[in-house]
Amino acid sequence: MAGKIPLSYYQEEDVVFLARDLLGKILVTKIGNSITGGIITETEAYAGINDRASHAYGGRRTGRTEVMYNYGGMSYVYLCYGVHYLFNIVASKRETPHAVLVRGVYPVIGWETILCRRNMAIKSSKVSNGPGKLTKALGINLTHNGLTLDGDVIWLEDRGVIIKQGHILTSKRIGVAYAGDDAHLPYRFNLQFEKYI
DNA sequence: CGTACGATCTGCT
DNA sequence: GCAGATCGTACGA
Repeated sequence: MAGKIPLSYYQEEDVVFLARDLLGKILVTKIGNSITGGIITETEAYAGINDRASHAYGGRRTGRTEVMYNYGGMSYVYLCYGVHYLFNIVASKRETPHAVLVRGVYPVIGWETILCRRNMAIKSSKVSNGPGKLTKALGINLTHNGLTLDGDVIWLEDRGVIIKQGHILTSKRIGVAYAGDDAHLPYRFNLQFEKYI
């Protein structure tokens, strides 16, 4: 597959830079015979043991968070609110538990399959514009935790989409009010994408 | 072992 | 705009 992004890309130590750089990349899944993918439109950075919003804050290391301590370029999928799977990309080096939460994509591959998974009839920018929605749209679940993102199940492609800085909206992260001062960090990045379709 | 709660979405009002 | 769904994880006893 042309343009598949190598693992070295994710081993960037500046997870905030990586979160912003991931905008415009294509997230692709192959589940069975179904290939689906979307352009990444929204991300959040989680900066390891010093970030109170991170699952790895304070060096917390459990069965769930263990994969965050692995090398950059692995998937970290977990269940949120008992209902939704959330997809993260592990960043940086081994033992540095940085991660980027992918919060939204816009479908570019496999619209039919995506709409079917989402139980929707017509194309809409809302089909995968949320962290729980995109995992359902792309067929991602807990069995996809701990995969390397240069494999044949989940990978990212760089199709050379150019992102103008003026099209990126930076803001506070969502749903992390418990994180004290860290809740205000400008670690969320939105591609103002729907405006330009 | 028990319990509180969460990096959310949907449907109903 | 808001409440309910729904269950694994984390942590304290």
